[in-house]
Amino acid sequence: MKWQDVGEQRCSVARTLSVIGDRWTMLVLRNAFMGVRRFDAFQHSLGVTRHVLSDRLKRLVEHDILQKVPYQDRQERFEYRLTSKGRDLYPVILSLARWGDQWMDEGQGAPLQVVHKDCGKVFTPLLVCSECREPVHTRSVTPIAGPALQAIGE
Amino acid sequence: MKWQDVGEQRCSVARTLSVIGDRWTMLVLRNAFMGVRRFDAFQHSLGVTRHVLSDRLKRLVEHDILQKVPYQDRQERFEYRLTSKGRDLYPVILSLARWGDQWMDEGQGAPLQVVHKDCGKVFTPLLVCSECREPVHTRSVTPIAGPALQAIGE
DNA sequence: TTATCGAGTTCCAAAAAAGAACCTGTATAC
DNA sequence: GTATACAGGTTCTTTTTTGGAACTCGATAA
Repeated sequence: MKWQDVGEQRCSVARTLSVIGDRWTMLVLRNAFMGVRRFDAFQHSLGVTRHVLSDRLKRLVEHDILQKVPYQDRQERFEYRLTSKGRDLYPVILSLARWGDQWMDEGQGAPLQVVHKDCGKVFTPLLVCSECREPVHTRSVTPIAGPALQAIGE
Repeated sequence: MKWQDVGEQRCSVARTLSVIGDRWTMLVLRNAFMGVRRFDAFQHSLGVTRHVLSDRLKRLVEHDILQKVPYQDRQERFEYRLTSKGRDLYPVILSLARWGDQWMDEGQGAPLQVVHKDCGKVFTPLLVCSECREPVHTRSVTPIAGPALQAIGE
Protein backbone atom coordinates (compact mmCIF):
# COMPACT_ATOMS: atom_id res chain seq x y z
CA MET A 1 0.00 0.00 0.00
CA LYS A 2 1.22 3.47 -0.77
CA TRP A 3 1.42 5.95 2.03
CA GLN A 4 -1.02 8.27 0.29
CA ASP A 5 -3.74 5.63 0.57
CA VAL A 6 -3.35 5.32 4.32
CA GLY A 7 -5.44 8.42 4.91
CA GLU A 8 -8.43 6.79 3.29
CA GLN A 9 -8.72 4.02 5.82
CA ARG A 10 -11.61 4.12 8.23
CA CYS A 11 -9.28 4.63 11.14
CA SER A 12 -8.72 7.89 12.92
CA VAL A 13 -5.15 7.05 13.77
CA ALA A 14 -4.36 6.32 10.12
CA ARG A 15 -6.06 9.49 8.96
CA THR A 16 -4.20 11.55 11.49
CA LEU A 17 -0.87 10.00 10.60
CA SER A 18 -1.46 10.56 6.91
CA VAL A 19 -1.33 14.27 7.71
CA ILE A 20 1.19 14.62 10.51
CA GLY A 21 2.81 11.18 10.63
CA ASP A 22 5.94 11.75 8.65
CA ARG A 23 9.41 12.17 10.01
CA TRP A 24 9.64 15.95 10.28
CA THR A 25 6.10 17.23 10.58
CA MET A 26 5.74 16.41 14.24
CA LEU A 27 8.99 18.23 15.02
CA VAL A 28 7.79 21.25 13.09
CA LEU A 29 4.71 21.22 15.28
CA ARG A 30 6.70 20.79 18.45
CA ASN A 31 8.61 23.94 17.56
CA ALA A 32 5.41 25.75 16.63
CA PHE A 33 4.17 24.97 20.14
CA MET A 34 7.42 26.38 21.49
CA GLY A 35 6.68 29.65 19.73
CA VAL A 36 8.62 29.31 16.47
CA ARG A 37 6.83 31.02 13.60
CA ARG A 38 9.16 31.88 10.73
CA PHE A 39 10.65 29.82 7.97
CA ASP A 40 14.27 30.44 8.85
CA ALA A 41 13.63 29.95 12.52
CA PHE A 42 12.14 26.55 11.83
CA GLN A 43 14.98 25.73 9.52
CA HIS A 44 17.71 26.62 11.99
CA SER A 45 16.07 25.09 15.01
CA LEU A 46 15.28 21.83 13.25
CA GLY A 47 18.21 21.40 10.91
CA VAL A 48 15.84 20.08 8.28
CA THR A 49 16.57 20.93 4.67
CA ARG A 50 14.77 23.98 3.31
CA HIS A 51 13.20 21.83 0.64
CA VAL A 52 11.56 19.44 3.05
CA LEU A 53 10.57 22.22 5.42
CA SER A 54 8.91 24.14 2.62
CA ASP A 55 6.98 21.06 1.66
CA ARG A 56 5.85 20.26 5.20
CA LEU A 57 4.76 23.79 5.98
CA LYS A 58 2.76 23.83 2.78
CA ARG A 59 1.02 20.64 3.74
CA LEU A 60 0.25 21.83 7.25
CA VAL A 61 -1.24 25.00 5.81
CA GLU A 62 -3.33 23.01 3.31
CA HIS A 63 -4.70 20.96 6.16
CA ASP A 64 -5.44 24.06 8.18
CA ILE A 65 -3.12 23.10 11.00
CA LEU A 66 -0.92 26.12 10.45
CA GLN A 67 -1.98 29.44 9.02
CA LYS A 68 0.11 31.88 7.03
CA VAL A 69 -0.23 35.31 8.60
CA PRO A 70 1.40 38.37 6.99
CA TYR A 71 3.57 40.32 9.41
CA GLN A 72 5.08 42.89 7.09
CA ASP A 73 3.56 45.09 4.41
CA ARG A 74 6.25 46.51 2.16
CA GLN A 75 7.51 43.14 1.17
CA GLU A 76 5.08 40.36 1.86
CA ARG A 77 6.33 38.16 4.63
CA PHE A 78 4.40 35.51 6.43
CA GLU A 79 4.63 33.66 9.65
CA TYR A 80 3.14 30.30 10.42
CA ARG A 81 0.78 30.11 13.34
CA LEU A 82 -1.13 27.25 14.81
CA THR A 83 -4.85 27.26 14.10
CA SER A 84 -7.28 25.85 16.64
CA LYS A 85 -7.10 22.57 14.75
CA GLY A 86 -3.35 22.74 15.17
CA ARG A 87 -3.42 23.73 18.83
CA ASP A 88 -5.65 20.73 19.38
CA LEU A 89 -2.63 18.53 18.64
CA TYR A 90 -1.07 19.59 21.93
CA PRO A 91 -2.11 16.39 23.71
CA VAL A 92 -0.27 14.40 21.06
CA ILE A 93 2.94 16.36 21.52
CA LEU A 94 2.66 16.27 25.30
CA SER A 95 2.07 12.52 25.25
CA LEU A 96 5.13 12.02 23.07
CA ALA A 97 7.19 14.21 25.38
CA ARG A 98 5.91 12.39 28.43
CA TRP A 99 6.91 9.03 27.01
CA GLY A 100 10.33 10.33 26.03
CA ASP A 101 10.82 11.79 29.51
CA GLN A 102 10.03 8.46 31.03
CA TRP A 103 11.75 6.01 28.70
CA MET A 104 14.39 7.85 26.70
CA ASP A 105 15.94 10.13 29.27
CA GLU A 106 19.16 8.16 29.67
CA GLY A 107 18.80 8.52 33.40
CA GLN A 108 19.01 12.28 33.36
CA GLY A 109 15.41 13.26 33.90
CA ALA A 110 13.29 15.40 31.62
CA PRO A 111 15.10 18.12 29.64
CA LEU A 112 12.04 20.34 29.91
CA GLN A 113 9.36 20.40 32.54
CA VAL A 114 5.97 22.00 32.27
CA VAL A 115 4.23 24.18 34.80
CA HIS A 116 0.46 24.32 34.85
CA LYS A 117 -0.38 28.01 35.23
CA ASP A 118 -3.81 27.30 36.68
CA CYS A 119 -2.42 25.45 39.69
CA GLY A 120 1.17 26.64 39.59
CA LYS A 121 2.73 23.19 39.81
CA VAL A 122 5.15 21.19 37.72
CA PHE A 123 3.07 18.36 36.31
CA THR A 124 3.13 15.35 34.06
CA PRO A 125 0.36 15.04 31.52
CA LEU A 126 -2.14 12.35 32.40
CA LEU A 127 -4.65 10.79 30.05
CA VAL A 128 -7.97 10.26 31.80
CA CYS A 129 -11.48 9.14 30.98
CA SER A 130 -13.67 12.13 30.14
CA GLU A 131 -16.50 10.62 32.16
CA CYS A 132 -14.99 9.49 35.44
CA ARG A 133 -11.63 11.29 35.27
CA GLU A 134 -9.67 8.18 36.16
CA PRO A 135 -6.45 7.41 34.25
CA VAL A 136 -6.92 5.22 31.21
CA HIS A 137 -4.76 2.18 30.49
CA THR A 138 -4.73 -0.38 27.68
CA ARG A 139 -6.39 -3.00 29.80
CA SER A 140 -9.22 -0.84 31.03
CA VAL A 141 -10.58 -0.04 27.59
CA THR A 142 -12.84 -1.84 25.11
CA PRO A 143 -13.20 -0.55 21.58
CA ILE A 144 -16.68 -0.69 20.00
CA ALA A 145 -17.93 0.33 16.56
CA GLY A 146 -18.72 4.05 16.43
CA PRO A 147 -21.37 5.86 14.40
CA ALA A 148 -19.32 5.87 11.19
CA LEU A 149 -19.02 2.09 11.20
CA GLN A 150 -22.53 1.33 12.42
CA ALA A 151 -23.86 3.37 9.50
CA ILE A 152 -22.37 0.97 6.99
CA GLY A 153 -23.42 -2.10 8.93
CA GLU A 154 -20.12 -3.37 10.15
CA MET B 1 20.44 16.90 9.49
CA LYS B 2 20.01 13.19 9.05
CA TRP B 3 17.12 11.52 10.73
CA GLN B 4 19.43 9.27 12.76
CA ASP B 5 20.85 12.31 14.49
CA VAL B 6 17.47 13.54 15.62
CA GLY B 7 17.42 11.07 18.49
CA GLU B 8 20.48 12.67 20.00
CA GLN B 9 18.86 16.00 20.63
CA ARG B 10 18.07 17.00 24.18
CA CYS B 11 14.37 16.90 23.51
CA SER B 12 12.05 14.15 24.61
CA VAL B 13 9.79 14.63 21.62
CA ALA B 14 12.70 14.27 19.21
CA ARG B 15 14.02 11.21 21.04
CA THR B 16 10.62 9.60 20.99
CA LEU B 17 10.10 10.33 17.32
CA SER B 18 13.49 8.94 16.43
CA VAL B 19 12.15 5.59 17.59
CA ILE B 20 8.49 5.57 16.66
CA GLY B 21 8.17 8.63 14.44
CA ASP B 22 8.30 7.12 11.02
CA ARG B 23 5.44 6.50 8.69
CA TRP B 24 4.56 2.92 9.54
CA THR B 25 5.75 2.34 13.08
CA MET B 26 2.85 4.08 14.71
CA LEU B 27 0.38 2.04 12.66
CA VAL B 28 2.18 -1.14 13.66
CA LEU B 29 1.69 -0.07 17.26
CA ARG B 30 -1.95 0.82 16.73
CA ASN B 31 -2.52 -2.71 15.50
CA ALA B 32 -0.52 -4.16 18.35
CA PHE B 33 -2.88 -2.35 20.72
CA MET B 34 -5.79 -3.87 18.79
CA GLY B 35 -4.40 -7.32 19.53
CA VAL B 36 -2.41 -8.10 16.40
CA ARG B 37 0.67 -10.17 17.18
CA ARG B 38 1.96 -12.07 14.18
CA PHE B 39 4.01 -11.03 11.20
CA ASP B 40 1.48 -11.96 8.56
CA ALA B 41 -1.37 -10.47 10.55
CA PHE B 42 0.47 -7.15 10.69
CA GLN B 43 1.29 -7.39 7.04
CA HIS B 44 -2.26 -8.07 5.90
CA SER B 45 -3.93 -5.61 8.20
CA LEU B 46 -1.52 -2.81 7.33
CA GLY B 47 -0.76 -3.46 3.69
CA VAL B 48 2.84 -2.48 4.36
CA THR B 49 5.55 -4.32 2.45
CA ARG B 50 7.08 -7.27 4.22
CA HIS B 51 10.45 -5.66 3.90
CA VAL B 52 9.51 -2.51 5.76
CA LEU B 53 7.46 -4.41 8.31
CA SER B 54 10.37 -6.68 9.09
CA ASP B 55 12.59 -3.67 9.59
CA ARG B 56 10.13 -1.84 11.84
CA LEU B 57 9.41 -4.85 14.02
CA LYS B 58 13.13 -5.38 14.43
CA ARG B 59 13.57 -1.81 15.55
CA LEU B 60 10.67 -1.96 17.98
CA VAL B 61 12.13 -5.11 19.50
CA GLU B 62 15.58 -3.51 19.76
CA HIS B 63 14.04 -0.63 21.64
CA ASP B 64 12.14 -2.97 23.92
CA ILE B 65 8.74 -1.71 22.81
CA LEU B 66 7.76 -5.08 21.43
CA GLN B 67 8.97 -8.43 22.62
CA LYS B 68 9.37 -11.61 20.59
CA VAL B 69 7.61 -14.42 22.39
CA PRO B 70 7.77 -18.00 21.10
CA TYR B 71 4.35 -19.56 20.65
CA GLN B 72 5.31 -22.84 19.05
CA ASP B 73 8.03 -25.35 19.84
CA ARG B 74 8.56 -27.73 16.95
CA GLN B 75 9.36 -24.95 14.56
CA GLU B 76 10.35 -21.77 16.26
CA ARG B 77 7.69 -19.14 15.73
CA PHE B 78 7.39 -15.86 17.52
CA GLU B 79 4.74 -13.33 18.16
CA TYR B 80 5.25 -9.70 18.93
CA ARG B 81 3.80 -8.42 22.16
CA LEU B 82 3.84 -5.01 23.71
CA THR B 83 6.16 -4.62 26.67
CA SER B 84 5.30 -2.24 29.47
CA LYS B 85 7.37 0.39 27.69
CA GLY B 86 5.26 -0.25 24.63
CA ARG B 87 1.95 -0.26 26.47
CA ASP B 88 2.95 3.09 27.87
CA LEU B 89 2.55 4.52 24.37
CA TYR B 90 -1.19 4.10 24.65
CA PRO B 91 -1.78 7.77 25.47
CA VAL B 92 0.01 8.71 22.25
CA ILE B 93 -2.19 6.45 20.14
CA LEU B 94 -5.34 7.54 21.93
CA SER B 95 -4.45 11.19 21.45
CA LEU B 96 -3.87 10.64 17.76
CA ALA B 97 -7.19 8.82 17.47
CA ARG B 98 -8.97 11.52 19.40
CA TRP B 99 -7.66 14.22 17.08
CA GLY B 100 -8.60 12.20 14.02
CA ASP B 101 -12.08 11.63 15.41
CA GLN B 102 -12.52 15.30 15.88
CA TRP B 103 -10.89 16.78 12.79
CA MET B 104 -10.65 14.10 10.13
CA ASP B 105 -13.99 12.33 10.45
CA GLU B 106 -15.51 13.82 7.29
CA GLY B 107 -18.66 14.48 9.26
CA GLN B 108 -19.29 10.84 10.04
CA GLY B 109 -18.25 10.60 13.65
CA ALA B 110 -15.61 8.30 15.08
CA PRO B 111 -15.15 4.93 13.36
CA LEU B 112 -14.30 3.35 16.70
CA GLN B 113 -15.39 4.41 20.15
CA VAL B 114 -13.86 3.36 23.40
CA VAL B 115 -15.60 2.19 26.53
CA HIS B 116 -13.92 2.64 29.89
CA LYS B 117 -14.44 -0.62 31.73
CA ASP B 118 -14.00 0.96 35.14
CA CYS B 119 -17.00 3.27 34.71
CA GLY B 120 -18.76 1.55 31.83
CA LYS B 121 -19.14 4.65 29.69
CA VAL B 122 -18.09 5.64 26.18
CA PHE B 123 -15.47 8.31 26.69
CA THR B 124 -13.07 10.59 24.93
CA PRO B 125 -9.51 10.69 26.22
CA LEU B 126 -8.71 13.88 28.08
CA LEU B 127 -5.27 15.16 28.88
CA VAL B 128 -5.17 16.61 32.37
CA CYS B 129 -2.65 18.02 34.81
CA SER B 130 -1.38 15.30 37.14
CA GLU B 131 -1.59 17.72 40.06
CA CYS B 132 -4.98 19.40 39.81
CA ARG B 133 -6.68 17.10 37.29
CA GLU B 134 -7.86 20.00 35.15
CA PRO B 135 -7.55 19.73 31.35
CA VAL B 136 -4.32 21.11 29.93
CA HIS B 137 -4.23 23.50 26.98
CA THR B 138 -1.38 25.20 25.13
CA ARG B 139 -2.04 28.50 26.79
CA SER B 140 -2.15 27.21 30.33
CA VAL B 141 1.35 25.79 30.29
CA THR B 142 4.83 27.22 30.76
CA PRO B 143 7.89 25.14 29.97
CA ILE B 144 10.88 25.41 32.29
CA ALA B 145 14.30 23.76 32.21
CA GLY B 146 14.19 20.32 33.79
CA PRO B 147 16.89 18.46 35.73
CA ALA B 148 18.73 17.31 32.61
CA LEU B 149 19.20 20.87 31.39
CA GLN B 150 19.89 22.43 34.77
CA ALA B 151 22.68 19.94 35.27
CA ILE B 152 24.63 21.33 32.34
CA GLY B 153 23.98 24.91 33.27
CA GLU B 154 21.59 25.94 30.57
C1' DT C 1 4.89 -35.82 -3.82
C1' DT C 2 3.27 -31.67 -4.14
C1' DA C 3 1.29 -27.82 -1.79
C1' DT C 4 0.89 -24.68 2.02
C1' DC C 5 2.12 -21.81 5.95
C1' DG C 6 4.61 -18.53 8.72
C1' DA C 7 8.25 -15.58 8.83
C1' DG C 8 11.12 -13.65 6.75
C1' DT C 9 15.14 -12.11 2.80
C1' DT C 10 16.65 -10.56 -1.80
C1' DC C 11 16.33 -7.82 -5.88
C1' DC C 12 15.03 -3.97 -8.72
C1' DA C 13 12.54 0.28 -9.83
C1' DA C 14 10.39 4.37 -8.03
C1' DA C 15 9.84 7.92 -4.65
C1' DA C 16 11.53 10.82 -1.03
C1' DA C 17 15.20 13.08 1.63
C1' DA C 18 19.87 15.24 2.19
C1' DG C 19 22.93 18.79 0.87
C1' DA C 20 24.24 22.52 -1.53
C1' DA C 21 23.70 26.20 -4.77
C1' DC C 22 20.76 29.48 -6.83
C1' DC C 23 16.86 33.08 -7.22
C1' DT C 24 14.14 37.27 -6.11
C1' DG C 25 12.71 41.55 -3.98
C1' DT C 26 13.76 44.77 -0.53
C1' DA C 27 16.77 47.22 2.59
C1' DT C 28 20.98 48.76 4.44
C1' DA C 29 26.09 49.66 4.35
C1' DC C 30 29.94 51.42 2.21
C1' DG D 1 25.62 53.13 -7.19
C1' DT D 2 27.75 48.87 -6.07
C1' DA D 3 28.02 45.29 -2.54
C1' DT D 4 25.97 42.78 1.01
C1' DA D 5 22.41 40.87 3.78
C1' DC D 6 18.06 38.82 4.64
C1' DA D 7 13.70 36.25 4.38
C1' DG D 8 11.61 32.82 2.02
C1' DG D 9 11.82 30.07 -0.98
C1' DT D 10 13.23 26.86 -5.68
C1' DT D 11 16.39 23.90 -8.42
C1' DC D 12 19.80 20.54 -8.88
C1' DT D 13 22.30 16.19 -7.87
C1' DT D 14 23.28 12.34 -4.90
C1' DT D 15 21.95 9.13 -1.35
C1' DT D 16 18.34 6.62 1.28
C1' DT D 17 14.10 4.69 1.79
C1' DT D 18 9.98 2.60 -0.11
C1' DG D 19 7.01 -0.31 -3.00
C1' DG D 20 6.32 -4.48 -5.25
C1' DA D 21 7.19 -8.85 -6.37
C1' DA D 22 9.68 -13.09 -6.20
C1' DC D 23 12.45 -16.30 -3.56
C1' DT D 24 13.95 -19.11 0.71
C1' DC D 25 13.56 -22.35 4.46
C1' DG D 26 11.86 -25.75 7.59
C1' DA D 27 7.69 -28.04 9.02
C1' DT D 28 3.35 -29.83 8.15
C1' DA D 29 -1.01 -31.32 5.63
C1' DA D 30 -3.39 -33.56 1.47
